[in-house]
Amino acid sequence: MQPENKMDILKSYIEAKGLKSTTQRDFIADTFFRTNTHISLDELLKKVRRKTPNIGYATVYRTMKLLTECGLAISRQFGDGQTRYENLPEDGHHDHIICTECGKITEFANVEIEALQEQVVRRLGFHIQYHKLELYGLCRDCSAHAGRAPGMHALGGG
Amino acid sequence: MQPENKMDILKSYIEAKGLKSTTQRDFIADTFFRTNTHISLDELLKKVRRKTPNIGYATVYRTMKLLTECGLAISRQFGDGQTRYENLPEDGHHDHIICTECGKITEFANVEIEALQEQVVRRLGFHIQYHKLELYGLCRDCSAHAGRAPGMHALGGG
DNA sequence: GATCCAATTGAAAATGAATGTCTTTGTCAT
DNA sequence: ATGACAAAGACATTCATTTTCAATTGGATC
Repeated sequence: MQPENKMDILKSYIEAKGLKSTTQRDFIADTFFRTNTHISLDELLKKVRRKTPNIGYATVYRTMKLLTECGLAISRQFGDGQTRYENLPEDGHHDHIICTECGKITEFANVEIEALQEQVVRRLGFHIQYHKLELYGLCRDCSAHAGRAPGMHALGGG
Repeated sequence: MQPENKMDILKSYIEAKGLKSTTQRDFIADTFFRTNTHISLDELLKKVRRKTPNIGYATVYRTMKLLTECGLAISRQFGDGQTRYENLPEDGHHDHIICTECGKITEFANVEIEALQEQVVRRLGFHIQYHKLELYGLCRDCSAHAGRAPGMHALGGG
């Protein structure tokens, strides 16, 4: 989906909720729509301030909250203590592999896994809304020169 | 695994690292080993203080950090802003289904899903260490009387 | 274009969980 | 018993996030 379309969705949502459109919010949203990484608030703020230096943290925060509400952004916690935002995926759902050494985040999709999940959930009487699958490990590069003290960019067990 | 065995593992770990065993730590660990929920620090502290009122937050925090280090506890974030601790599973790895309405956490295990994950990871050149799979949705009870404004006990998309 | 009202902004303060500091206390080997 | 050193407990600090509030702005209406 192109940024323009997302912008339209946002406008509709704003109108429907009786909110007002503002220069700051539009610019923050547009900036976010043009990223394709899992961006944190700090990173997004930095990006936004390159063109509009006086925008406040709270405004970015509130904008991302709004985008998350209307489904245009997805908020994720990968365990490093920072919430990251991801653009509405173009090609459907995907999951993540996070390198525990360098922190690199790779996306992947697998239909069979999704199908199995559906089965499991139905069997337990649940009505699924969404899911998170995160694999943690060493990426190819970090596997190569492994053997040192690990840095652990992300915590949590499983 | 029984609490006694876990206690032994802890003692070994403490000894191996040249640490000292203390009444407080033992009691906190024992209390934790006897829970079978995904308990937060606050909840555990409350539980501990029922018998030992003067134990501090920091001590519980440090004990859980220690237990996590030696693999006897697993720390998890389900998106409600609090870290929860889970006992070392008796029957191997499992994943979670979280009800977005009432917050209930249900465990499940599925070997096929695990196998598929392995495949995906290998294909991408990653060396897996651990993973998290969390399904979010409505449990049987909450599905039954659905239709009201949802409470959303956990955030995040997918 | 002027006016009014509600939403928005930005700075600062508040919150809340996690972690660090520091003094006192407890453990354990000698 | 005692001395060295880890741990406890109280408190302070950090850090991300969220709220507060006065000033500003958007946009509907006159």
